[in-house]
Amino acid sequence: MTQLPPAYDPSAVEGRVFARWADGRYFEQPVADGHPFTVVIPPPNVTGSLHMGHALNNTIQDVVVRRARMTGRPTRWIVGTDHAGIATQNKVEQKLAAEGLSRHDVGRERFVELCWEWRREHGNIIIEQLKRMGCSCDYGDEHFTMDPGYQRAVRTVFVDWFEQGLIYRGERIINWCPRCATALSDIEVEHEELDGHLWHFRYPLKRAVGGHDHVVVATTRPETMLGDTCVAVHPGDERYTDLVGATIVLPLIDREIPVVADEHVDPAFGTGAVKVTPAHDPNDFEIAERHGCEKLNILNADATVSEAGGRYAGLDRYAARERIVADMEAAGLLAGAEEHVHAVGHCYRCRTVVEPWLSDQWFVDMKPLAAPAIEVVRDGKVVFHPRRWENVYHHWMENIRDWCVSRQLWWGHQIPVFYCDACGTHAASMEDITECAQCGGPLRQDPDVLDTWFSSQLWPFATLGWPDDTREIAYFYPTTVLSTARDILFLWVARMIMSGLSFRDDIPFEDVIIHPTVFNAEGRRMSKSLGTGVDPLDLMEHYGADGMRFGLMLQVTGSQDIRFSEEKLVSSRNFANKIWNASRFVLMNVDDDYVPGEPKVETVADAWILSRLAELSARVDEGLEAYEFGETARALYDFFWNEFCDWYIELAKPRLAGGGDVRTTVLRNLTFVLDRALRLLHPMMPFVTEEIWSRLPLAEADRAEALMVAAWPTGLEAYRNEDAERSTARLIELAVGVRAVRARYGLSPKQGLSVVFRTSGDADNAWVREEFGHMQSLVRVEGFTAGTDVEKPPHAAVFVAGDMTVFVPLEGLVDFAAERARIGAELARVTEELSRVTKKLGNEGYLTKAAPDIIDKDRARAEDLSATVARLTMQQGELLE
RNA sequence: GGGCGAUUAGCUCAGUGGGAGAGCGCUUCCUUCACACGGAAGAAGUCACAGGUUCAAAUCCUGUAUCGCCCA
Repeated sequence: MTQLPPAYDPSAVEGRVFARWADGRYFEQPVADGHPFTVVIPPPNVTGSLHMGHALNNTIQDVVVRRARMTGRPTRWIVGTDHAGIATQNKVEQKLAAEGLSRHDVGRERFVELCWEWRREHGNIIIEQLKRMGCSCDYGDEHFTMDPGYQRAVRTVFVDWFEQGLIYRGERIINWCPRCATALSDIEVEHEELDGHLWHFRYPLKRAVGGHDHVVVATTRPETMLGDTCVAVHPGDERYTDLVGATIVLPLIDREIPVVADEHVDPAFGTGAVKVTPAHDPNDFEIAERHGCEKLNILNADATVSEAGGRYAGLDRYAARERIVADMEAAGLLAGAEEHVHAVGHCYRCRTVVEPWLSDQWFVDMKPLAAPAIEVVRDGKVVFHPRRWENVYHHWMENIRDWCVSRQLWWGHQIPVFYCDACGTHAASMEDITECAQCGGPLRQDPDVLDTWFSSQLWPFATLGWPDDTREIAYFYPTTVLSTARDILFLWVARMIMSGLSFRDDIPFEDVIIHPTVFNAEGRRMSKSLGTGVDPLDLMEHYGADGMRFGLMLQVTGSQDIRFSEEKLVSSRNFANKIWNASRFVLMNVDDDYVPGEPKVETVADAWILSRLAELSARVDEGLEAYEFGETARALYDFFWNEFCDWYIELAKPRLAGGGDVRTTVLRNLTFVLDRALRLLHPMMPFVTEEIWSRLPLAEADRAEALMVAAWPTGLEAYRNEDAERSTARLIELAVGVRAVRARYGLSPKQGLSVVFRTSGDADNAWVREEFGHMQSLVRVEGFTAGTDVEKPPHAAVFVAGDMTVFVPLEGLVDFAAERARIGAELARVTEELSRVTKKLGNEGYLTKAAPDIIDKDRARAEDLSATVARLTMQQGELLE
């Protein structure tokens, strides 16, 4: 006899169980034989702590990984963090700011040291939180995108692409975050619709042309006028034909600029004339390139107006905006202002409004890299789940733009390009070099670092030792599954596919799971700064790691977002407790002299539960292979609670009480079903299942060091048994019927009852005799009569179950009027249903075109319904007597 | 402007061609020796709207409305 506490207490179990896994070294997977199953974790930001997105994504990965491990595939889940250039630098700068210092005060070298220090102190938080969740990563093989080996991988990639001409330097409009003081790539900018104004400015012409003495232009960013170097109109726009080639005197700063004709101007927008600010707008930049206009940068790095802005120099961009509007108005040149909603770019790290800014940066030429990456998805070598994300991927890849990879930061992979100021050459190099190969002059390294994503894109192979030709990479690459949130589809997933193909000549992973985004209960994005988030650690505190995991899995459907429901976690915590108590019941019945053994079918209930288990096993396999976590979780829940606990355990109780061989057989069956169910539940609820499983008295063949490394259930298909399923369905129907009678008449569960069955033949009579024992234990009935022509007992409640009528004699207790009314209502319902089916069966189109099995099913249903109608009708009559 | 998703019970959501489901909440009853984080019995829905396809539509198609996300 094993004694378990009467309630599952996760806090008493989780730490101990995790330690047992770690001690057993079950997380580790060296190079082995057989087809490996590899997963790389999307490396969390080293400055981060666990949020709901991580909780969901890592539960998904752990479910997939644990199942793979149990199926016997050599399974490795690679873990680590990325160095998060901007975020880490921000953290360290904040720390310095508290001492009144900037990074420039301490210098680059010291600052990088401080970043490493910061990482040593805080960088491990999220990894520890993954352990708390039970994630079965290989923690002994942790990676960081700034590890020495990883740095070599990044440098190899840069130098290789540089030498292929895929990396180039150029003066372009980039997205500048004035707060982070760095460039951002296009996809690191988040657009948000904001209310603003569209100002109309009157730009005077130097000399009137064709009756015009001015042109009206519209802008949402008035301050950029300081950098205007031309005004463009559409060449076909008849309103302005005369003006092309004319000269405008830019107000406020009196600079003369030309009017040019350019195909890309939309004549329908605004006045059809656009002011062109080449240094502060990507479209304007292109117009200027085409017409050879000057590119005048009028903003400093901190978004104040530069010297080029004349008397506005030094003003913040928004102060300048106000002043310029006021000055234009004062000059009588403000032609109007309208309310205008426009999309404004914000820095994805700090939410500051980014400034399109002309700057010299490093870019990756993406088109050649994208082409093969498009192909592997189109050919189904890489498959997205759900599939619809492939369209999103293709759309982006087919319209891909060059990637700005340089960042004006100090924390990160410094760009390995060395400049010779003496001869004006530059070169990329794997080694740090100090002397120019051309002229022997001194070299200086490019001060910028690479975009963090430039290093993250190498994760699936750099974590396996690349660029060295390791056994690990030969064995574990390509990885099997990547699970991630949709917002890094472009930032990360697409780039991993491109770099994997470029350097390994192979896809980085076969399946990509794009999981739903977790929103809060109000449907708002969870955000720490807005206080709309939920902390997974708090959730685990309240519901246990298993409760949180299972609750999340229940919510994962094909939908693109989840409105987070804490109620699901409540049910899941309760479910963990249910599993605990069902197991507790089984274990407390195991006697000291119990001998484990194979399951054996002795009763219909035995055959039934094994058949249902076979069904569950198939559904879990199908569900997890298709990455359908919600449906799988529901199947597990329903089986365990509604079939195993509600019916099989209840049916087993009297047999256990009997003792002897019967007791042993029942215990073996209970243990067998529990064992297989725990195995199937383990990937989603690893802690409670592991804890219980270690106590199960199993036959030798079923034992293992731990559930985590025990065999995944197979071969249950042989237990399928349709007869047992039908028979048990009928038993359940009868039990529910009798219980309903009890509830209807307010009878105490203790009150003894007898039951009279009016059956339709000998087979049913025999069935009733056979199954009456089961009935007794389920609904506490004492005796029964069964026959085809039994009389309705006086004062009896009655219900109909298919072709059987059941009377429950209730001496003096029955309210006949109520009983008649109830039967009348049921009769109406059944009659209506019957007439629907009958009508359908009379439809010739249906009979000729519907699938035969559907028709058979409907015929059987019609028969069943008409038997029920007949019996209910007879009952109504009998109740009048 | 283009694309994607959602709209089913009071709430959160499953169900993707053939008898409308779950969890929570609600009503009534039960502390019976696994579990009150429990058990039993109930009530509760024009499956957003309008057309269409089909023998048959919550499910497929078209359109509309509302909400959300992404891209430009």
